[in-house]
Amino acid sequence: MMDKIPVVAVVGPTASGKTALAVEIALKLGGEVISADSMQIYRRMDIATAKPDEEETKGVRHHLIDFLDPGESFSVARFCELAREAIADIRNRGKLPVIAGGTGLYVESLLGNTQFYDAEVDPAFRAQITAELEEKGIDKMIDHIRGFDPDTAERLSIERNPKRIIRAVEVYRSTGITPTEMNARQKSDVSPYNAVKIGLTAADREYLYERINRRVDIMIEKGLLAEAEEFYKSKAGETASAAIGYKELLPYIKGELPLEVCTANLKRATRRYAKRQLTWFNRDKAINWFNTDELSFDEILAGSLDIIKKGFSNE
RNA sequence: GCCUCUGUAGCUCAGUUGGUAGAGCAGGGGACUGAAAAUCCCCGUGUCGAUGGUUCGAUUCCGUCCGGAGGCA
Repeated sequence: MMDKIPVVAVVGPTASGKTALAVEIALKLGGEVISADSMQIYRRMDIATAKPDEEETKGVRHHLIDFLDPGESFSVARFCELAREAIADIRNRGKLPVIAGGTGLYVESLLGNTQFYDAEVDPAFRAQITAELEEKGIDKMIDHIRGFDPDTAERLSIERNPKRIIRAVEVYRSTGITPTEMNARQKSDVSPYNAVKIGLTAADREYLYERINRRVDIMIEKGLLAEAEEFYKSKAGETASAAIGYKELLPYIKGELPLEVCTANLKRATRRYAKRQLTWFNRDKAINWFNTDELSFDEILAGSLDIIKKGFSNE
């Protein structure tokens, strides 16, 4: 068996305490944190994305945070490229990479070693297909896909998910290969990493939701509104525009809805997001879960270190 | 004290000319390969306030009681 790079991954829904645990693990084991978060990559969006500050990072170096302008779009493929470089870099300095992330797709693609096809996404081309979808309708587009990839068409006819329909057409037209074919080629059954996964959740969903509600209130106190107004002053790209936190407050900023209604919507959007994250991570049977409402932080840390030790010992 | 209205899903409320009920929101489950904090799919049994009565049968009609809102004294 060839040598694999040991990495730790701390995953879980928003507000579950991933950052604090990842930092402590890094401190104990001499590591550096790599954020796997599709929004913390952006500069300035500090409050909305709950970006860790100096106090929280405790001097532990963080990678892939705060380096991109909100006007720029991002993608899983780019994330993996950058994260692989960061892991190699950390490894070269004799340190342990600790991935902390709530973006399931990013974590899975990185650790699963997805081999992304070398094809950039052209925003103009995508916009063109989007317009085509609007004009022709979902059914016609699915018929079109059936012409070159019946399996994908079958799946999409149940889902009727516009974004995936657009992507399927985009893949075929820009590369000449079908989505089914591309996915097969990108799949990898060997990973260069030996990953130990720690998951944070709560036995009682209510506990998590209350933490989320409280965190939103704190964000408002910290000045989320001002940050949102700033955000809308400059042009944001499609990735950054999807962030939870600004779009929910927009009706208040425009004077269309009272603040309480907007913050209630923001809390709900965050709760639903947390649930989607749990659905994503629950599928991964390799994750070692800890309930934050039943165990103290120290117990979780000790348990994590134990699992990490075991995970790396028989290498 | 009297009168009126009201009590149905976690919340707001429909509804049943008597055959045990359904929407919205909240919530739950799931999917996920280049936008993923995105996008999409599926899910509604609840002592119809309590208790007596009429009835083959009551959440529905009648009585009483309890809770809530309003009005008159």
